[in-house]
Amino acid sequence: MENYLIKPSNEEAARFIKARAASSVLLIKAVMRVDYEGRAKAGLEAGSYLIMIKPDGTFMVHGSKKEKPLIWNPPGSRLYVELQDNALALLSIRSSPRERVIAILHELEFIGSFDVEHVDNKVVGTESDLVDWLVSNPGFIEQGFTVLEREFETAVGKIDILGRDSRGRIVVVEVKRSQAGPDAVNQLKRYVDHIAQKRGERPRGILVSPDISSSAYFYLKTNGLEYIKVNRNLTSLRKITDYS
Amino acid sequence: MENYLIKPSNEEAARFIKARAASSVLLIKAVMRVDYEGRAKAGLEAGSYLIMIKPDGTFMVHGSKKEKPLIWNPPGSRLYVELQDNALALLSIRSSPRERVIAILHELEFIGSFDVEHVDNKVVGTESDLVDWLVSNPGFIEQGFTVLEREFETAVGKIDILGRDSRGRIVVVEVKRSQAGPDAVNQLKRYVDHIAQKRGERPRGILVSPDISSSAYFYLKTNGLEYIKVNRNLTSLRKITDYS
DNA sequence: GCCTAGGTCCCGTGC
DNA sequence: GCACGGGGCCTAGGC
Repeated sequence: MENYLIKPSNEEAARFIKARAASSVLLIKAVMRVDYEGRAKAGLEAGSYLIMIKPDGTFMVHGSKKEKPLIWNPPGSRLYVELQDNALALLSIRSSPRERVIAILHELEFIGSFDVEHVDNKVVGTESDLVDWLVSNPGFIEQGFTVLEREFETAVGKIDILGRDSRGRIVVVEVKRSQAGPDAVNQLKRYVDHIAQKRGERPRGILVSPDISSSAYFYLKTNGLEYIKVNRNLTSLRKITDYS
Repeated sequence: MENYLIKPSNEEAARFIKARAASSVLLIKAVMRVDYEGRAKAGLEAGSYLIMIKPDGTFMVHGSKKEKPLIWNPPGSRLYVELQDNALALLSIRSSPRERVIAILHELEFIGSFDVEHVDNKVVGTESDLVDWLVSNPGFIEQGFTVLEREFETAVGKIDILGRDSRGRIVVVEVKRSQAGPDAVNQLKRYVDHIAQKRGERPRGILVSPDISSSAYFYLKTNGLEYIKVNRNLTSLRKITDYS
């Protein structure tokens, strides 16, 4: 059930929030001071902000800019509502790590409770989609390439694709869905070094991505690693095929 | 000026949104379908969601769970409002990279426009704060340690602190504000290898953080790198000093 | 604009 | 619960 309070008293507001926080998304516009303390520390000067509280415990304080909240607590946090002398205090507590957001609301302008869907979103075109496609089309990597393992676990992390080339040499493949930077090359190098040390023979290392920064490419080349550019449209081409 | 529309007609809603999107944060609750296409692709089944649109172009569609919007466009996106036969279409366009979010609103429950602060938040306790502190207290790293450069730029990335130990040996210091994982060790190793190759002499490499995962520690040790644990409260201790 | 790296990252997955 | 790595990452800072 939708419901709205315009310029409610603190008492009304407290009742409303307590009654609805467990089931609805709450939106609160008020003049407030907000403080956060936990892994870091932050605070907002007194002013008008918008609070969004979700039934899963998510607590967010939004300003007029940016996608990220100015201050927040993630899902799983617990909400406490407390009437103070001249204000309404909202306390959000996260237990691990211990973090606390306190909003002291002074002039309540608006509170709304909204019932929205509990969906989990599904995104297409992720790295995992690209790895799927490469596993199904190993010839794309090169003629005669065969997949040995996907998400191969090592002591230094998971290798996207471990395979073998037509000459029988082990190949480590690292996949990125967007432009690869130095970190991606580093990751590949780490896996290659690890396998080399483990097997006593150096495997080939191939980075697959739609693009690579020039310094990352240089770093890759100076380490004897290889690069394969994948069409930026590959995933969407595949998607179209899937939906046909 | 605050303003709210409850169950408005599409025409009313379109006027309201056009008039206020440039200056206020808009909140829209409606039954809608939403589609995203750009770097990836996603869509929401018809249902009730909450849209937040900020004056800077941020466009977010929220469900009842999680901190992140189900679908969004970041700041800088442009908003188009279009009346359709039986619906109100909101189109958010980001130019680079080209991305598009389309929300087709069917049953408008609520629209509110809210004037909130334009603040940029200030957080204390970041990695940069920790680096600051170490630069001011080089003895913490070790007796006789001196700082040569901060944010020292190399071909393979920026070194947090480049210094020299009491025996005159070059030291690469990588700092993490929270638990360090394999990636942090990798980063340090990359810088150390680079300096080694550049100078013909291997520098020491020290990772400074409040904690390190056991596999990362193993990886660090097997590469001849060093670890210094920093008190998790160090930053807040420093902060207290600052505010005294 | 590109590139680099941090983030109170969040988030899912696997142990 | 911890740990690891992806993300439509977002965001800030340099060049």
